[in-house]
Amino acid sequence: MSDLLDRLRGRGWRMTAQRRVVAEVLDGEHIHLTADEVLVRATARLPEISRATVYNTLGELVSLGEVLEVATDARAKRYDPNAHRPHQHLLCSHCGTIRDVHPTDDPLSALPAHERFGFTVVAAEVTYRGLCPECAAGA
Amino acid sequence: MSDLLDRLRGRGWRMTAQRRVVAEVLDGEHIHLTADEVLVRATARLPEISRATVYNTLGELVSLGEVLEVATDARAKRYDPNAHRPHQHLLCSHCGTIRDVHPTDDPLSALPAHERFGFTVVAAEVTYRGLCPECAAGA
DNA sequence: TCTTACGATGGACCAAGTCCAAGTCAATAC
DNA sequence: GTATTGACTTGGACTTGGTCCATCGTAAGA
Repeated sequence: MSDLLDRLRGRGWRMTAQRRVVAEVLDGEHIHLTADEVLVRATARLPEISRATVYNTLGELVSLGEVLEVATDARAKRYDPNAHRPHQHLLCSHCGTIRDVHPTDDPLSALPAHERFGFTVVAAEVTYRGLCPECAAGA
Repeated sequence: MSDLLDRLRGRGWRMTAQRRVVAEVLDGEHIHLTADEVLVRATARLPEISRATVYNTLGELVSLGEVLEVATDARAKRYDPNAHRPHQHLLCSHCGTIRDVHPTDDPLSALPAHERFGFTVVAAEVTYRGLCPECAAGA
């Protein structure tokens, strides 16, 4: 994740303890935290950090393209640090677990021209829904 | 839409003026209203209808499978009455217009077994994003 | 080390949605 | 047609997720 910190500094981002902690909390694979979860984990490392700062920092990371916003339900947005490899999401409808997945085809190619209504289509987001092994086992 | 009303009555739904109005307001193609928009339109026809009733009725229509919830951004949920024909959504990222579209392939088939992490996958939701003709023209 | 503009803070505020006790009424029974 | 009753509706309080803003603090350049 120091890659990320370096990239941010290179872009003229002013480095503060708060921003570092938020970036660190988001490090990893299959991480999809809500803003509130980020706040809890960040507070564990830096007790004085405020909610507004977490929201500000997440918003900046998103507009810098370093983190993706994921809206799987209409509850809290989730933040996905895996922004540099295109991927989709696989969601357990029972427990809410999210995994990053990589489909074989570009989903864009499945939308024929006559179904595009003249739109300039630039992206396709796919959410696969199902049950994770634990929930399927009736756990 | 009287189809819908008949189906609902057939399922033992108690018919009230409020429920009828909500169902009527949702009638049509490419309809994707928020709960609030439904409330506004329903109020125009039946001024005493309450917000709670609109939410209750929408929730019931969803659990009866007559209406779909669409969460394209993390703002208000939208309600899609076109629940009986499988389809996906095409969204203008500038003005928010939504169209129903019908891709050629089942998006589920693009997810190979080794990317399923043992999940029982039952559905795939696709949101295509782009610019509608009006917004692309710089309007 | 000084300066200063950028960032952090927390508390007020907002929007979407849920909950609940009390009142109302559609549908059935008579 | 009337009575009955349990399902439905109401409005207001409450919750959750998020934004805004005036003020204070501090990273980084001079």
